[in-house]
Amino acid sequence: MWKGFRRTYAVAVRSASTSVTLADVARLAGVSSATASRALSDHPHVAAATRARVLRVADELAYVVSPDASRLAAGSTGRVAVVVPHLSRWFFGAVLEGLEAALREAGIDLLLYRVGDATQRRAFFDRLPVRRKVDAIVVVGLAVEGWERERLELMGVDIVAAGGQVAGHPFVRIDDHGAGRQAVDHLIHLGHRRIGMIAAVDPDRCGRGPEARSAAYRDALADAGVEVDEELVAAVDPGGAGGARGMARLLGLREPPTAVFAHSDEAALGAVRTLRRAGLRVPDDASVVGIDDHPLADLADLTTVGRPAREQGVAAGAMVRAVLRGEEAGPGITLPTQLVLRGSTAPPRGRRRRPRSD
Amino acid sequence: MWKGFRRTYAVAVRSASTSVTLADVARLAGVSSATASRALSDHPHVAAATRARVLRVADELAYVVSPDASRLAAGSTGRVAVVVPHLSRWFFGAVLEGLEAALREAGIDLLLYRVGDATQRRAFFDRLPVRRKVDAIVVVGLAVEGWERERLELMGVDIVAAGGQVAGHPFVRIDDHGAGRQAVDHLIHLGHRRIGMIAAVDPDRCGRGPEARSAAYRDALADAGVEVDEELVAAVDPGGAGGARGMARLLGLREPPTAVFAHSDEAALGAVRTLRRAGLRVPDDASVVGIDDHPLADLADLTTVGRPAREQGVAAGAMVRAVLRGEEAGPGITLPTQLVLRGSTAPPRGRRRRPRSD
DNA sequence: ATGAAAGCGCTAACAC
DNA sequence: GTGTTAGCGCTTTCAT
Repeated sequence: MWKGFRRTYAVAVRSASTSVTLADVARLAGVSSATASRALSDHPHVAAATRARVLRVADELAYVVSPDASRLAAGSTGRVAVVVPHLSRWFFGAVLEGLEAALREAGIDLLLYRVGDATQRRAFFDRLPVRRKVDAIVVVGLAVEGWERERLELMGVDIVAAGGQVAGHPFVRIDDHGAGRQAVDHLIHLGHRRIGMIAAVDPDRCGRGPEARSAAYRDALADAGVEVDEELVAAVDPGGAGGARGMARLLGLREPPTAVFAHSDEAALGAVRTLRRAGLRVPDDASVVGIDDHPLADLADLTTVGRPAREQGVAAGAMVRAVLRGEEAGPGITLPTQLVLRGSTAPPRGRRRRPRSD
Repeated sequence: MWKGFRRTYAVAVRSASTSVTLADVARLAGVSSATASRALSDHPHVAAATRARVLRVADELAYVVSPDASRLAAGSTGRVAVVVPHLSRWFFGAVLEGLEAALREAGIDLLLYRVGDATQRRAFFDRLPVRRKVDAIVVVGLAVEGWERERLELMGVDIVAAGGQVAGHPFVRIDDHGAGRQAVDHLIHLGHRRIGMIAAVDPDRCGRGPEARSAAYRDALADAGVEVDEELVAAVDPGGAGGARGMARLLGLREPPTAVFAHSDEAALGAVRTLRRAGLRVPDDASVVGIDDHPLADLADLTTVGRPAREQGVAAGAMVRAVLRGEEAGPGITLPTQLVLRGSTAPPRGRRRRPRSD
């Protein structure tokens, strides 16, 4: 019972066996493995009949190429690495979801790397565990500069940034400044003048995002002729707890704000909790607006500026496919954000047309 | 300029180059590639001095093995596939985070596969895109049975289930029945008798979870001598919107419940929103308890039953490492859940000691 | 303890 | 069009 036979036999028994090789397919189709390879990978110069036969045999045997062997011989891996700071936060999960969908469609596999804290981050760029494993790297929600960027580029593969930036590489992002303006302008239009900001401060993380949002806050106020009172800016950790603490600080002011712009929905939700606990009502006593349009923002009736998450992932996936095809992906694209009006914002007390009945 | 030299030269230039091969290391260390291989993979029968030398050279050249070539020659991939239904929901993200951490520590890479809807799910089990790519598969939050299970097993690799089940394979889970009891018993202890349930119905998804929680509801009521009123059970889509709708249905009853047990925090939050919109106060007019201990549950002051998420991922990761080492992982482990008391539950109106001041 | 050599499964020149 | 032949970079007997 020679080897080939044993294999074929085994195949017949457990039909989707993992160990069918190209050679098996070739032999049963009566062609050389080279031809089989060509037929399977849609090469030109294969007779239609031959191709059909090979395909049929391959199908019967439930043959799948060994990506490893293929890689070894051909060079490309069919894999892309995704580097994310978080997995349990909605935004990153949603980006990942879009990215996965876009890459899956192209038959590309996703290798996941999380770089949560500074230690992991350092370890990642130091050891570069993705070396020799992927065709491209997608960096999500991370600003990569200097040494880190050099290390990344050392791997010699394509790089795409989603919701962050890596100088010199194609990116997908939102206009953080614009998003901030949409939020603050909304409060201003409602008549608010004493507007606080709960700013996320996450060192070495999302890079330009928070800064742009903060700048937007100042610009919006300036355009409205309102002088910025630095007391009204609370810099806190991102996340709900930070938002709650930031709001507490603002409430401690001699003259608290009548409205608050939070850098994220989570922070905004934290702010709302603090307000409630202080016996204040939203939006009657204070308005709150966030950024993200987190799914739970809807449940919390939070006014916010929606930023596309899944879409950023999909766009990044498309970009990856483009660069892998050897196309230039251009500098990058910026996706639009949109104000989502809900029940957490209203005109300030004095300027309200009529008391809310709720 | 022979090939080897060119390579070595290139290496010297860009020191972490991706194209240093074992042969390069071997040559510079003055040994055969066989010995270099042994030294690098900690084999016995290598002289200490030789090993040290090889390691030093490898380090200088920033050599990393080619996982593909290694796989081809040795058989194992150093990769594990993770199959999840969602990425943007907190629970799944958290499990993934734990899993990633546990596997990363062991130098194992994560290949991500999302099977969101029935179509994707069907496609996944039909095409088995992970074939020949991984050493093991971790199925998260999915009940895999019958045909799907057969397909999965066809791949001939280890299988581990986290927050779901695949008959005959090691699992990590929580006691859903117990969690449900903790939630409902809490309401009963507070004095509630007319208790509603907002049950998640997600066909072909998490399998036994919802059923177990529903059973716990009935058992808890039975033990308390309360007859179950089927009107009080609202079966809805999982998620906040479903919860909101479920609560609306319960409020339409002639005699609405004084407390509600929701299968998830998201559904519970939806229920809270409906109550608020109806002008009812939580917990004054109605108590609400969920399951999960979602990060935002804290911000919403929601009483809930915490179920470990990250921990399930870590445990599943440990299990994978064990089975890959060839150890028996046992039938599986069940992680404890815990009641987290917050402000969304209180005794029913009539039985309250004193009116709440808030 | 180390080296030589035979593949692992596939692709890509290069012949025919 | 199709077959032949080299490898891709590594691990692993089998010698020594």
